[in-house]
Amino acid sequence: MPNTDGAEAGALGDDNPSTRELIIRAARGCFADSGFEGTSLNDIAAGVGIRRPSLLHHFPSKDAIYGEVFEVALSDWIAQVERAASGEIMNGWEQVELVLDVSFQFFRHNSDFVRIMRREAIDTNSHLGFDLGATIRPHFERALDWFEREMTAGRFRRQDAEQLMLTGYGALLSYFSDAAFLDGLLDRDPLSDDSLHRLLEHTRSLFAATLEP
Amino acid sequence: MPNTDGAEAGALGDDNPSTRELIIRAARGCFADSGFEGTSLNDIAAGVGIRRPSLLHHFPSKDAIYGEVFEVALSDWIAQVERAASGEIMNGWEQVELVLDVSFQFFRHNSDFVRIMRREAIDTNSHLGFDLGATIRPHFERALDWFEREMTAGRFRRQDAEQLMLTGYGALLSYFSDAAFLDGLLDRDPLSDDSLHRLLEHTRSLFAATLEP
DNA sequence: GTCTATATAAGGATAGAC
DNA sequence: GTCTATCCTTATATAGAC
Repeated sequence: MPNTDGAEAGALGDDNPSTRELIIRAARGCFADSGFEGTSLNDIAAGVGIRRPSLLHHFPSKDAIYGEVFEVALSDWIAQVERAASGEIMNGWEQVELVLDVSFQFFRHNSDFVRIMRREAIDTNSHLGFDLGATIRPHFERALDWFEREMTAGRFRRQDAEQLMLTGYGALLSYFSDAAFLDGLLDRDPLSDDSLHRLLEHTRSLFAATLEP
Repeated sequence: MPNTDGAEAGALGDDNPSTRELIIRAARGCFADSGFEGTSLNDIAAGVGIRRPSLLHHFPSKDAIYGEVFEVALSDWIAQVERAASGEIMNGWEQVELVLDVSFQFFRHNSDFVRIMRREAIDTNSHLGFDLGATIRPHFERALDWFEREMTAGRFRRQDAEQLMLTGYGALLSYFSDAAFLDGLLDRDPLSDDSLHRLLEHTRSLFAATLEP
């Protein structure tokens, strides 16, 4: 007996998205643009093309929609970075470049998530049921241990790797989360191919200058 | 005829603050913690110790309170940085260190403003009547011109100064705006004296390594 | 699964007493 | 200058028809 939905229906990037998936997509844009309190169920419903009460047929509450939006994007991000970081066949610098590239591309193509994550990082009272920093912490510490081993092995110059990671991610996340601000600050489109290439090259050379022995 | 209020009454840091000033202080904390939409007039009024309608005797609307909170802090920041940047008696590197120190200390002691500014930078629809990026732009370009002159004079290595400033400020602003997130991520208090010293030293050495000829 | 209608609460702002 | 009482709007969520 054929299942018209299919087991994978609703996944991100689906070409024949379920209503549930359409809600997630519309909600992601709204939450990124206006934050949790600044987004009403009417806004999301309008983005989907249905009425407000219909949303709550698919999700029990606004919080539930928000939670799903966040968790889907967060697990996507973690999965991609972990995947890039686990192919430890390469030498130290190639590994750094790969993770940097993967993170960069993810942020570029998921800038809505970047802005939502930023809002969560700023808020004192998170709308999620968990501590974002504590969730990322094991991955962060694993990366830290890896840097420590590379430095001990002499493949990297000894550095404050923790601060370097905070600086690198802070700079990248800021660029994408604050793109609207940069659009007013700079005399160029911050999201043009040229600008993004320039950002990636600068970040790469920053890591290189800091780490090369 | 003595004036019990004094011409300067209500200025930030006042020891005998007016109600208007108390409102600004309470509002600044609320807007930083919860954002514009996440803050109700009840929240602010509770912080002052008065009732909601009493707020609107001092300010015409919630937007007016928000605008005043933001403009006071923004002009404070610009004034301090411009003051540090205009004493051009020093050589290039001392100038960079001074502006970096002044910015760092300002962010440290005005982390509420940093979080509000970040929220404004993220939001597509600002609650202010002006473009934050465009407002800062002349100061940003002045700094850029200065870097250009220093590099041309050979006192700095030739660099992508624009990206360097974006990275530096992005990293600093992120650290302070996301302190709550860092508290969960790191195995230490991100706002302890030690942590802040470590951050400043790292940022300083990052600029030094990038700029020294 | 989507709709209209409705319950209920909260928010911003105003009127007017003190 | 602060208060209570009130108006109006918007928001989340539910009930029940189709």
